[in-house]
Amino acid sequence: MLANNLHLVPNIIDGAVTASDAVSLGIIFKKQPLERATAGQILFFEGDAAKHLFSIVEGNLRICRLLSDGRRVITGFLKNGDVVGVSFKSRYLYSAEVIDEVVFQRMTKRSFEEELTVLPQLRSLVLSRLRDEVAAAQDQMVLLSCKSAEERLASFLLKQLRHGEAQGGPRGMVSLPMTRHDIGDYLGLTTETVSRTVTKLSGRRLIAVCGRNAIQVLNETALAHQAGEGEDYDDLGKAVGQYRH
Amino acid sequence: MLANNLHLVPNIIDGAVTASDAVSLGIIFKKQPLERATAGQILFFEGDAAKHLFSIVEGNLRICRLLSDGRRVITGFLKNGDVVGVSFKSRYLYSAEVIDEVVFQRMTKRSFEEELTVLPQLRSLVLSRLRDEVAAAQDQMVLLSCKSAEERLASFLLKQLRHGEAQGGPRGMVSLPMTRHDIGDYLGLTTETVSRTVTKLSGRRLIAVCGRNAIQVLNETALAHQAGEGEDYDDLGKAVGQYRH
DNA sequence: CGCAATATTGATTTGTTTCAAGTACAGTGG
DNA sequence: CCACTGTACTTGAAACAAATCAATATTGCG
Repeated sequence: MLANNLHLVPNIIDGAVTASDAVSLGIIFKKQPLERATAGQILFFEGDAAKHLFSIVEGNLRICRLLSDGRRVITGFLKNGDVVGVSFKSRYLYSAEVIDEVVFQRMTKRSFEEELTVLPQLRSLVLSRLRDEVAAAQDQMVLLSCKSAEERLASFLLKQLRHGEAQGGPRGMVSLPMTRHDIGDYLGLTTETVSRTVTKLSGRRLIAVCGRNAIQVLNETALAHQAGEGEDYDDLGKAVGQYRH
Repeated sequence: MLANNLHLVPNIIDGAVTASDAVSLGIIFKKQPLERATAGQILFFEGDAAKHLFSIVEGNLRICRLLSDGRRVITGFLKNGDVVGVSFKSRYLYSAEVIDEVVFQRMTKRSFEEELTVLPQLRSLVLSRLRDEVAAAQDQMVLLSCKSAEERLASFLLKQLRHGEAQGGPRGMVSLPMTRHDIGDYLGLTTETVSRTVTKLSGRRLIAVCGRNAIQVLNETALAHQAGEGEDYDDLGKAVGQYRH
């Protein structure tokens, strides 16, 4: 079965462990049957009672939140190896919509919680996973809060690139199964601005467009610079934390 | 994927428990001595090794992330009852700066982790706490991604109002220990825009300014409407999740 | 009181959105 | 195989919200 290519989005922030964490998280689904869903289907709706956790075996989903007037925010994308549901309390925080063709497994929250009481190793995996989610969300808040369109797109492409390469994808190629509109809703931009920004970066030879669903990164260093990846600031003072008496 | 309001703003999403969670979490600090810090001091720096967790007993802090070019994002505010550090892996994700005068307690991550292995109830508190952080971060992403200045400020004031009232503060009054600049960095706006927006809401009699550090909410319903608080969307279809064969 | 920090208000600029065409492309059926 | 159709994407021009630049007002404080 496919369980062996399960692994989680490698999260750079903490060095270490994340990728292997995910393998482990996916593993608790191993007895579950594979299910399928096609483009446009919705695994679960924001606000519904959160009965299940899902493990994505293949394909891509978008994670959406809607405002009452129809505005949509995409708070993330899911792909093979990702597990979704660990962060839900009694209700789903967002909807999960299928982008292409998805193969997935599910398990009830109930049995997940049983596993959790039984397996101590699973507990630390879950903690680690939740901490990664918090960290990733922080990054996204920084992006949405103060980055320009070019910085946002550059950040996004780099993240996708690194994820893809970590998965063993071809070097320098970013796969983009989602539409420009999806990317816009993820980056807090309109479709038009995403399109124009792609054109700009392309004009500066940082990237090259390869059809609708792929972009080649020509100059990763320059792209990283464009993304505003902090060299770093030097700590000019010590934290109160260090002055312990 | 999410980030945080580290403070545990009571999060409405899941009904229940958040405020009391925080109280409970604070309890594990009970043996720790009280420490003090004054305006401008920094409890810990983003990027430093995360050695401690902190429990805020009194006063206010801002939680900041900096970009290399000096742009600042405030991802949350901390106040009495809040515990910060549960979401850190090996490094602090952000800096914590004192706004006014703060009384706090600390405990090493190490001993926190020991407590965690010993106390099963603590484990579910921590999980719950992390899930609230994820939820709060999601909300902030929605705000930053697609709300106008007026909606952002209205959302912020409402959140502060509800938190304050839940803490037993005076009805209708929002306390704002932070500067307009802080509010701007939290909402992804400039100082000037925050100021102008306050003036606008004030002109429409939704709020009344009471000195620098307080605002009275005159019409909570209208303010909630201005905040874009979703009436609700009706689920027009069932999730794939429901169609299980 | 008088200074420095914070906040407000005004005028102008700018990046992004909005509105409006127009183009490329995948899928369908003839 | 190709024309037809609908969707996604790109590009341009105009409108707009918020940022920026600049000045003034208010507040807290030594």
